[in-house]
Amino acid sequence: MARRREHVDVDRVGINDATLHYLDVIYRLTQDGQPANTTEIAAKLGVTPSGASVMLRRLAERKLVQLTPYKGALLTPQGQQIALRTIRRHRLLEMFLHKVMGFAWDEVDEHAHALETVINEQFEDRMDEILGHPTRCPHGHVIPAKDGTIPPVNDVPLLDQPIGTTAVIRCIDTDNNAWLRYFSEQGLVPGVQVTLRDIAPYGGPVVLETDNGNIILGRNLAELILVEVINHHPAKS
Amino acid sequence: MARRREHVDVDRVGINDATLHYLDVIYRLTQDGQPANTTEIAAKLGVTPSGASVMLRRLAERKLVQLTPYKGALLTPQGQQIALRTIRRHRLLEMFLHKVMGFAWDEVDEHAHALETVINEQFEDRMDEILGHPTRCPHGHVIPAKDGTIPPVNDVPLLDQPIGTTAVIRCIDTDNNAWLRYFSEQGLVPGVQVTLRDIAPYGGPVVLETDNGNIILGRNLAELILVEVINHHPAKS
DNA sequence: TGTAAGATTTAAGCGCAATCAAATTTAGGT
DNA sequence: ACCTAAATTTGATTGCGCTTAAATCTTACA
Repeated sequence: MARRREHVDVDRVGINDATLHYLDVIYRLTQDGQPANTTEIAAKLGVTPSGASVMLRRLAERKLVQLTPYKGALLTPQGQQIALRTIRRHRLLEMFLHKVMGFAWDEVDEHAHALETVINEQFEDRMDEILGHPTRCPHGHVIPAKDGTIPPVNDVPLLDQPIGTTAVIRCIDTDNNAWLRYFSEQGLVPGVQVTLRDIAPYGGPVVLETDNGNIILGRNLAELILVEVINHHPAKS
Repeated sequence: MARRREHVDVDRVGINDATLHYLDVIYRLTQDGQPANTTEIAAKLGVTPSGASVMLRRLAERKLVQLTPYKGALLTPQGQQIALRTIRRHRLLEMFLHKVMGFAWDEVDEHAHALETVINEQFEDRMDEILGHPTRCPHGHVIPAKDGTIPPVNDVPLLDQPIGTTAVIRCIDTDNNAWLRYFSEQGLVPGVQVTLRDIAPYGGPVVLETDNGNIILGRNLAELILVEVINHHPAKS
C-alpha cells in the first residue's frame, strides 16, 4: 500500500525543550549546506561549547543529528522534520501574537520562543485556522507545512537588483529587534512597494523611494530586505 | 513612606515550572484551611509521595511552604502570592483560549496548564486587556487580581437552596472534562437561569427547570453548581 | 615541517526533580 | 497500652543539561 507523506509526532514524550531548541538552532546554522560548529551552536543557545558538545553527542545517539567529531553537525532527515515543525510553530505563533494579540513585530519573537516548545498540535492547528493558513510570519519568513514541506518562494535581495527596480518587500531578514522596530518606523514592512533609487559606493547608504517619500538606509540594514521584483525599468509616468 | 501593595515578581529567575505547579496544587488543596497531605499533593502532580516529600522540604527551605513533617503543608504568604499569580494566569488563559481561540470549555484546562508557567507579565496583561479585564474563567472560578487580591463573590451551592428557588448559574465547580462537556450539552453554563424543582431523597436525582425545559441531573453533578439567588419563592406568572 | 592558536572533546562534578526500597512516624482498633 | 496499617520520610541512585578545567585535535603560518 502506498505510503502517504506523514508528519512526525513531535508531541510525543522524549522530545523536550532543550532538544527542540538545539534542533532549531542547528537547522538555521546549516541553511547554507555547511555543518554547524559546536561553538556557534553554543553561542546561539547561551551555553558553553563543552555543554553543547555533550548534548550534540546525545542528539547524534538519538539519530536526530549527524555528527562528525571536530567537524560539525548536520540534521538527519528526522531531526530536520522536527526542527521544521518547531519553526512552523514559532512562525505561526509570531503571526498569532501580532495579528490576534496586537504585539508589535519586534516583540513577537521573544514570546514565540517561550511558547513554541509547549503548545501541541491542536493549538498549532487552531492558530493556523484562525489566521487563515498563513504562509509567512510577520517578518516575511515562510512557514513550513505540517509535513515538513517548505512552500516555494522567490524572494531576492533588493540590493542585488539594478538601480531603478521597483519591487514589493517580502521579508525583513533579521531577528534584531531594534532594527525591526526601526524598519517598521520607516514603513518598511512586507507588502510595501519600493523603488531602488541609489546605492552609494564603498558600503555607503541606500536610497529607497516609497509612497511616503524617500528613505535613506545604511547598507547593513538595506541588505536585509528581500523583495519580489515588479519591473526593472519603470516607465516614467 | 507608605508601602503600597505590590505584586510579586513571579517572572524572576529561580522560580521554575515544577515550583509553580507545586504551589498551585498546594493552594487548591488548602482552600479548606487544612494542611495538604504529601500523598494528595503527589497524586495531583503525578509523582510518587517520596518525590513530593523531598520537593516539599526544598519549598520549605525557600520559605514558600510552611511544612510540619508528617502533618502536612501550608503556603506561606509569599508562596500564596505566587500561587495566586499562577492561578490568575491559568484562568486568564482559559478565558482567552475559550473566547478568543474558540476552544471548548472542557479543552481549555489542558492547554492553560501547559502555558501558565511560560507566559510572562506582558502576555498576561495583554490577555487581560483583550478580554476586558474579566473576573471569572469560563467555568466561573474567580480570577485573582495581580496583587493577589481575590474579588469578592457570593456564590452559593444550588442544592443548599430551598425547592422553588430561582437563581443564575455562576460556576460549575469541577475540573472533570467529561462532566463539563455534559453540563454544556445540557445548557448548564454560567449566566443561565434555573429554578430548583425537586431533590429526590437518599442522594437521588435533582430536577432543574430552564428556559429549554426540565433537566434531570445526578446528585453528584448537581452539587457542583454554584449560583447567585434571584428569589426563593417565585410568584406564579 | 613544526608549532602555536583556536576549536573541540573529555573528565569530574553540580543542581534539580525524579525514582525505588527501606526505615520511621502516626493513628486506629481491641 | 499495644500492635498493625497507612502515611511519610530518608537514603541511594538516576537522567539530564549544565559548569569548569584539562586534554586533545585541527589548521594556518613561519
